[in-house]
Amino acid sequence: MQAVFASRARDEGKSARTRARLMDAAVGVFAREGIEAASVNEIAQAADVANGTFYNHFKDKDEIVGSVAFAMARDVAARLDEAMQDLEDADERTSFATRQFIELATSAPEWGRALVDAVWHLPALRRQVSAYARADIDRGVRDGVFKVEVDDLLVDLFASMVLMAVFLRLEGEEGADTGARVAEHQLRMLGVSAARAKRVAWRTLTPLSLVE
Amino acid sequence: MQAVFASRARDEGKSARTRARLMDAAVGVFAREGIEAASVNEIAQAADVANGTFYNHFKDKDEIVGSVAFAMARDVAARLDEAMQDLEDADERTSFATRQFIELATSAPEWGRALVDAVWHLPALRRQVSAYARADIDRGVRDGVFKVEVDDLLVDLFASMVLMAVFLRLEGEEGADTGARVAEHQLRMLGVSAARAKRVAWRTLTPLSLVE
DNA sequence: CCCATAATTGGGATGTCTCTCAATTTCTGC
DNA sequence: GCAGAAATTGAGAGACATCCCAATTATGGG
Repeated sequence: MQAVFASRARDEGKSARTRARLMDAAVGVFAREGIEAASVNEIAQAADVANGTFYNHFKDKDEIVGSVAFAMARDVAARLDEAMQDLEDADERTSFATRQFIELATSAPEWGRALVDAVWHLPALRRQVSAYARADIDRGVRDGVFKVEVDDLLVDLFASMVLMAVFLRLEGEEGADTGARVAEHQLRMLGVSAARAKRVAWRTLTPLSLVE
Repeated sequence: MQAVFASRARDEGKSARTRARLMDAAVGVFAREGIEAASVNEIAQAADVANGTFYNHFKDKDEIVGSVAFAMARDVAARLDEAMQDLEDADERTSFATRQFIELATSAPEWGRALVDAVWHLPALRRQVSAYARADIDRGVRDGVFKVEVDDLLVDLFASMVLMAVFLRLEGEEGADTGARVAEHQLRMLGVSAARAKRVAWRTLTPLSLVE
């Protein structure tokens, strides 16, 4: 288990540290039990904290679900943005984001499971993810790299493909090349030529990590 | 609410009829509350039956979930097979199945919601759905209609696209042409030419229904 | 080092859920 | 239309969840 929130809150006040512990614990419980089946008691216990302490920090389970999910999404987006600074071409960016997201979720399975689960529970999160993905896709259309009409449906289909890919990797049903294969499909769907899609989607990838 | 199971069990013994009533009720509750949040009490109440009666017919909630989900899948498959009898070309069949499934789930929203939810809860169901979809896809490869290598990942990606499409239609975020658009994407992913994919995926469609 | 404030604790009131079972009602074959 | 079998009923035991709150413990500025 990676205590991502706690390690980042190490230098903050006690309240913030406890809150972070609860959020890390929640990620683990959500991954193990699923968000719906998770109970406040379980989260508190996993965080080594009394039941009542939970309610000093969160109104109820929904609130911690939201906090955890949006924080995870923000972190992943920040990591991707940072790593993509130097990438100019929209097809490179789209492929990179797809592949790194899948690998990130796979390499931190608790985060992966919790995040995938959360996307289905929180419509607002799904919309945010779609909007994020869409930025680079629109960029590609503007630059003439993608030669198709892009609409919400296409972006949501991409999202569903990525979620399925993460799910399959977490279940052990697919292997390390899954990200590249999904990215290649996506580039083809965006009108990129077969040759270029293959070249871009299969570039060597340096793994990212969520903690520095 | 369509009492699909009950209407089919009309001429059977009392036990079978009560069982069918419970299954219809379960579909409604699963759709409204989600499978996980649904309680046995709620299902019994919706079926107009005492709590204890439930346990004469099902060991617990998991058992009715399985029964309902697999029965729904079997019904949909039977309906599709029946309607596709005359379709020979694999691209026509694939497109037809995708579109009809999406429309079927949309026109019977309770079934649609319950089924989509169930696919994520029951790995065995997802595998069964994938296997079903794969039959026509493999047929297309054999016949030379689809000019790509087909593997499990591609089939699962198709499944995820269809599930997302159903979800978006049920949420009212996409309209009646969703099925055709998804089918067109799928045919393109299978190597069908743009012109033919457009022609096949946008044929006029006669709506199917789950009850005769 | 002290004390006001903040944070934590854990027990308990209240509610819901699952599953059982003895009593009762409904079926069905003769 | 009756007797035995089958199905149904609903109250309740037991497990567990949420959320509150009075008592206790920790924190950190002066």
